[in-house]
Amino acid sequence: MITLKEIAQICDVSISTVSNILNGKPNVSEETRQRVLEVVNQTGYKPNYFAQGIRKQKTKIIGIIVEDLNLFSTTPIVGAIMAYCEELDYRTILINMRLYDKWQDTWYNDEQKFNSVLQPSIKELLSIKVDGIVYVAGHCRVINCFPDDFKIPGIVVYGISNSPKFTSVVIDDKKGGYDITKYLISMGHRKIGVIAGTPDNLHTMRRILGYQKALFEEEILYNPDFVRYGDWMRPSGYREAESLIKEGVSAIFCMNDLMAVGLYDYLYEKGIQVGEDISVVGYDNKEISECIRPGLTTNEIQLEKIGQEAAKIMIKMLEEDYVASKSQEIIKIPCRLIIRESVKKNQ
Amino acid sequence: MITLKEIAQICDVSISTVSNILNGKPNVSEETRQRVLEVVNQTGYKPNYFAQGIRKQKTKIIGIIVEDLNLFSTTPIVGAIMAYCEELDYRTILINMRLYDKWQDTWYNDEQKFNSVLQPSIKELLSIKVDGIVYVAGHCRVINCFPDDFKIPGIVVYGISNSPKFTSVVIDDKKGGYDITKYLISMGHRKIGVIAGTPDNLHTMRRILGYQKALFEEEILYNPDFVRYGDWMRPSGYREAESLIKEGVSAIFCMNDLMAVGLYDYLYEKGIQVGEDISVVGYDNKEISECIRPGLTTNEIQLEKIGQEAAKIMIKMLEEDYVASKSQEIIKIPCRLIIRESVKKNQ
DNA sequence: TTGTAAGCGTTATCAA
DNA sequence: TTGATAACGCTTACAA
Repeated sequence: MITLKEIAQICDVSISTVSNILNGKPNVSEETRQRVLEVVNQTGYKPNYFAQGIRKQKTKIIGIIVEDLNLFSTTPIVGAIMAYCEELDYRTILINMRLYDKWQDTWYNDEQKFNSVLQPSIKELLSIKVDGIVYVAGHCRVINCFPDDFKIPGIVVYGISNSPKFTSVVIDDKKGGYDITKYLISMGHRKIGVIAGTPDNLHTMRRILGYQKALFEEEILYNPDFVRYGDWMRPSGYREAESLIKEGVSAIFCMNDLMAVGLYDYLYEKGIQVGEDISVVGYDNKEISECIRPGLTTNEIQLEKIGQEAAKIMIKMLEEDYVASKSQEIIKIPCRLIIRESVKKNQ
Repeated sequence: MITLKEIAQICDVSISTVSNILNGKPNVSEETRQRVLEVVNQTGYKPNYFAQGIRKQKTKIIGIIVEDLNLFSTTPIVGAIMAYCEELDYRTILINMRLYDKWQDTWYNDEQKFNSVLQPSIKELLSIKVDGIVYVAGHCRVINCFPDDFKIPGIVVYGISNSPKFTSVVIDDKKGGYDITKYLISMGHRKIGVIAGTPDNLHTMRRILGYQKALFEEEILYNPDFVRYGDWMRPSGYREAESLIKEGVSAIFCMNDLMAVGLYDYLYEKGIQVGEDISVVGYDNKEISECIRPGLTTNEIQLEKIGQEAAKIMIKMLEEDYVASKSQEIIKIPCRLIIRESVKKNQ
């Protein structure tokens, strides 16, 4: 790989002159500028960004730490962050902690395990002098990512920073639960069952809150028997189906598409027609939701928007001298209702 | 971020002594070693890998260039590469070219567009002195990635290097087409239709080759009317269904799960029962294949295996002094037949 | 056993 | 308008 030094030799000027030209300094004669730039283009010279980083304080590199790249929610977020950064001429560097890959579900209540991977990752990014760090969680939790005296801008995506010093960008689960329940009510349903996610989960809790709010607005009494807890997996949708249906609900709100598929399984087995005899909605808008029959009405999580918003905020912090102490907001990105054929108008 | 210099100051030794200790050099007294290591641990010192790279020739960093991170095939491959590298104490750096995101399908026959992103990406990785580059394609093509006189090890994954100087790791499409056709034949099918991918595509061509080979072995005449071309998308599965069924086939091999879903759509509409009146197989083993009804028999692409194999070969090249000129192989990773309920025994 | 000094690719300061 | 020189964080001969 060609270096500044070699270019300087070829052009018979000093290294600093080449450096000045490349950095757009004004004090260079037009003639040498042309000569140097030509060689730069011919040789396809690329600066070593990390060598620049050693010298300058700003690197224009943003570190992205993801809990696990192999989650359906992570890649679109990361892709959007990268797209936005590219547009504004920032580079990114990705650290994939692979937490689920390493420990399945056993790490996020285990600060020890968690920090044994997170801390070195942060240190690594700091040591290579990234300008800021975006932390991308795998699911919504309150997360202790960055210390309060963190020197560079940090932001938490798809999770909530336990410290108010850092911005968080999350989906608006409460509104999501509210919207989808309102929709069911608008379709004439008043006995609406829920197959929720795991009980202690933030997504679960907030969506239930939204569900309750919608019921309340319509003066429908909240019946806790209508709410069952699954574990986000398909079998749990199947498992909760029977007893929930016995309650006489006319519609069921599954908190993800996968559990809705499990519910479909049960209903198919019993010959109960989705979208006819009973209505079902999901959450996530995964590919499966439009492939199962009937197409599943669901709430799309706008992952690209989340990522873009995070990148936008990060770069804004970077460009407008960042004040570490300021208290930051929680940005909520709304979900988008995708209407398919799984809900029937109830008379 | 703490540096070698600061550690040296704290311990009141020279920078080189600290460096020697961290690099396991033998010529240090046990006493100072202890003293320094303690400070290193306390401060959580992390070396700047890129500063190391500037100085040393080997960085233990592997560059990964992906055509687009937002493809279902890319993330598992990348995850597996990262996992393997982590195990052997290599770091990775990811460049996401986002080619589909930028240009949809219009880039891969346009060398101009393609190189306008690829070349800078390679240059960037070279400038930061990665030890080797893994190129991860979005679909199987012959790709001109690296120049023949490339100085560091390169490897092409999920695509085939046009130069024999670079190893390629791909799925065994021919065997995949063969295996799944053999399976259908073993289930008593002799008139087997195909909804293929796009005609010029390598996956398509090789799977058809495997299909033909299987037919040939069983002395079944190859009938070109049984082979229809789709575009990998769901509607094309639907579109090709009618005329193909008119040919009187008893089973249909769709070259991906998504087109199989399109075929399911058609069959459902016509009241033809999959797994009863007709048999269907797919390819990819995406999540949808086990969510649609009946569960789709399909060929799993072992993406993690592909990634792991690629990483293994890359690191092997790195550790056993790489000889650039040697001609390299094409490694083929078999697919895995996943049997569900979409194929019926034909009497 | 330890430290000095040079060098990796780059930028910044300052003198010529 | 240009170029020495020092510095960034690190490794490595080589000298002490």
